[in-house]
Amino acid sequence: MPNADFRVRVEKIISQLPADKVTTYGDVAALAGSAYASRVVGGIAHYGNPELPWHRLVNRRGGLAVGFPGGPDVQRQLLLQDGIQCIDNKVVNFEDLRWHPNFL
DNA sequence: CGAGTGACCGCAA
DNA sequence: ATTGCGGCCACTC
Repeated sequence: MPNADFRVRVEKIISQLPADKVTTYGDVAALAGSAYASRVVGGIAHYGNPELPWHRLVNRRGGLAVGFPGGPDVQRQLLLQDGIQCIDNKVVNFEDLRWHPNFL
């Protein structure tokens, strides 16, 4: 029953995400099993465990999530607390800060 | 239980 | 460069 597994995988990946790195919905979705299920990742973020650091998830361009609770400003503040700078709703040095999965 | 929703991604006009 | 559309799949109503 791989239906609920997807959410578990995604949450595990997020929980193992280093504090000083960011990742994309697409990457998480791909690691969880479906490369194009990035929407599901967003959905899980919306309805899933709020304790996980969802603010480290950005879109493919490194931009902040639009539908984030409170708007991109909140996410920018959370990222700043993790030492990640954002300009114009985009992560600075995004390609450099982008998390590289190790457990392939 | 069925249909709709969505914090996205990639490609076609 | 922008706009539009399909697809992915768990979750809510």
